[in-house]
Amino acid sequence: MASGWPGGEGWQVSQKRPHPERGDGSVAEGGGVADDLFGLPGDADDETGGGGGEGALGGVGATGRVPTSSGGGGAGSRGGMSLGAYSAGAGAPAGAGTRATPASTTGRAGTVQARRPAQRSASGPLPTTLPQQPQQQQPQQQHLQQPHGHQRHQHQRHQHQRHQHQQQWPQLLPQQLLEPPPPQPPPQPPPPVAAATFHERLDAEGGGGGGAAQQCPPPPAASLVEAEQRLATAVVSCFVAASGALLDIVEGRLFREAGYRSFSNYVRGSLHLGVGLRQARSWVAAARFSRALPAGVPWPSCERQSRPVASLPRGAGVRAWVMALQRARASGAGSATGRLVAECAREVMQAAAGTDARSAESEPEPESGSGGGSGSESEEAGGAQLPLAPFTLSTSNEWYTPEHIMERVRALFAPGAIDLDPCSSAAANARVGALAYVDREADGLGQAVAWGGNVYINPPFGVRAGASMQGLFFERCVREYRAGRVAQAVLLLKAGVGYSWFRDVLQWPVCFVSERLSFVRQLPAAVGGELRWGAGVQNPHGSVVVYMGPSAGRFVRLFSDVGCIPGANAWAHS
DNA sequence: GGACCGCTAAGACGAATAGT
DNA sequence: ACTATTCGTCTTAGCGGTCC
Repeated sequence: MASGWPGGEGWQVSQKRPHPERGDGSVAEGGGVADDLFGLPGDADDETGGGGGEGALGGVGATGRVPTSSGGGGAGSRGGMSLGAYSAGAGAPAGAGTRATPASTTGRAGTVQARRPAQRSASGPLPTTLPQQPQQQQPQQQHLQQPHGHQRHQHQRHQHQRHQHQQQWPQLLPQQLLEPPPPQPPPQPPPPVAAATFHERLDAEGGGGGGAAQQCPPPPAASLVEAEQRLATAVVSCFVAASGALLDIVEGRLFREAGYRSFSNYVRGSLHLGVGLRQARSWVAAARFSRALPAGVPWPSCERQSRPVASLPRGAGVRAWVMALQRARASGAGSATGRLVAECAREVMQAAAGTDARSAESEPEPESGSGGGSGSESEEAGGAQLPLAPFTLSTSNEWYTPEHIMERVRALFAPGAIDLDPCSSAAANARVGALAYVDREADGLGQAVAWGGNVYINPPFGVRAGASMQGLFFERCVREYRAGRVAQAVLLLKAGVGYSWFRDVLQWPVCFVSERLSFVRQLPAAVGGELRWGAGVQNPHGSVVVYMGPSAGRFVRLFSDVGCIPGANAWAHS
């Protein structure tokens, strides 16, 4: 188990605390270690708040999100909130504080949410434990009706784990998060005795009654110390412990103990978990990212924070995360929102691409072929080298433009030629015939790749740093065209109406291709390696041809028989 | 002080594709 | 067939501003 990871500790604690509230939006603050460890691009002149690295990130921002209480009367919470300490429906007084949400609020969630209430009603109160241990995979009733001696044993174990936890996670205490950078030693958490007293009280009051403890809110905190202790435990234990427990299940293949062959089957078949497959995977990815963080770097405290960086190469993800923390602190926003993290991730990856391309220029010759860029995920987290951002999808995601489209592109550029294809390959360029092309390894989005002349782009699908590759290539093309470096450009994009990046596409002359294009891919060498139409793959997307250049009239003439060109041939009067 | 409104962030999900 | 991964969207909740 990775150092610093509380493992199931927080879980064990949380399961005894049917808190309806949780601290959210906070960042587990690791002090300024991260600031010292990482020199972040673009942040050199940042106002580091005079605090150097020791400052708090602006506080917890404890938004205290309240899990949605099921309108059904407190027996269960909705969706994933029933995980662990999220079993709010049981803890919160009915109708108190939480907005009642009809079980059928979201018909869209039908497949999962429609099944959960039935499961709950059939199996009694919602379990508050994640079956992280084999013996805890039993139904909740058995767990709650364990003999008192067993409970005491568990309680002692909890105490021991809490003690370990406080030693491992001193930086996570909200007291430190909330206070400005103190020169004085951080406030010490309340002694374990206080927490033990609280738990003992819980045990005494609800232990013998099965689920009775979950039906009653915890007794009011007798002191600020006790309240802060509860807050500290809740903040740390909720997301961190839950996601970590899921990761334990994945990496330890613990689901096999319950007879499941895969994690997916396990999640789908374990409705008592209260999480869907999508959520479970997100949390696992988040936990994996967190565990890989260097010591001293605060962990994300919610899935949203880790989502943009969880899929990045390790070093880039860490840099983006730390950058987001710094910016959140500098802006006084307090917590690093998911949006901020996503922005930082994009910046880091763009900077990394540029750095990589420049270094490649200065070096004699990178090893050709096997994608040196994308495979460099083993670099150290704090190292200066960042890997070339890999395309998310594999090389098999190379789909080449149908010839009848290419013919029109060449005619549009005539008497010139296609000067550049910034996302191509040798095989693809055999069809495109661009005078210059940039392959995947060289990365056409990199700053070192100069765009110019007549450009044709058929960007790959997939994402980089949370941003659509289609959108990234389109945005780069717009910049290059407006800067005057690109004379003309034709892009063949997915007709992603509704996508955020697609809104800007509609500002240009476009042709919505009437048919679903059968793209061309290269067959494996075993079957000749030739290019064939379609290869039996149905293109599920519509396509749109975008033109940037002075010859919009010629574009209309050439592409009017291919599809609809709004304003030209697509209106009823035309 | 409460009600109302708009904005923002987060949780959760469906749809889709690629890989195994 | 199953798994892994992505995008974008919907819904909910928190928060701050404004008004009465």
